[in-house]
Amino acid sequence: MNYWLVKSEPGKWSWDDQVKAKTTHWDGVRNYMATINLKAMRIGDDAFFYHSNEGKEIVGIVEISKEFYLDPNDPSGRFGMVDVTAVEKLPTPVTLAQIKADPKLSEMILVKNSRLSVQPVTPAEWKYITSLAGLKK
DNA sequence: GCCAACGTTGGC
DNA sequence: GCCAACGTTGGC
Repeated sequence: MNYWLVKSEPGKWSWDDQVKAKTTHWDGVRNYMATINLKAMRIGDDAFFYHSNEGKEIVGIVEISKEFYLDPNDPSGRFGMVDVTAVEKLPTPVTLAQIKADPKLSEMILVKNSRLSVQPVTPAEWKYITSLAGLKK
């Protein structure tokens, strides 16, 4: 079981959109590092859904419901997508400011490489963030 | 809206 | 294969 964090600009695709659609393709990733992470995802893995630019906070959790497959619209044949399904909304969103201010989360890729759109989260970080968010697990 | 940081492209 | 130029992302 692995944990991840995926980013979306709410103006383009928000958590509410994800909940309405329930399951969607997580496509449009055109970055090598992010693609490596997409390929490492397995069905049943959980991922934080993060709002970039607006909000700048983790708002919900999605589950990987289909593993990596190639994007037929990508002419290079290099990039692809996974399917994700909305699982639950965080009772209290966890903001970027909060994450940056917390020594326990200072090693997160979100802090160190803010531009990577698909990134791994350690089990310790996952557990800690879900507790900050008010989720009991 | 600006701009720093980063990734990618393409010329050599 | 290197690296300068360019484009994009995302925080502020």
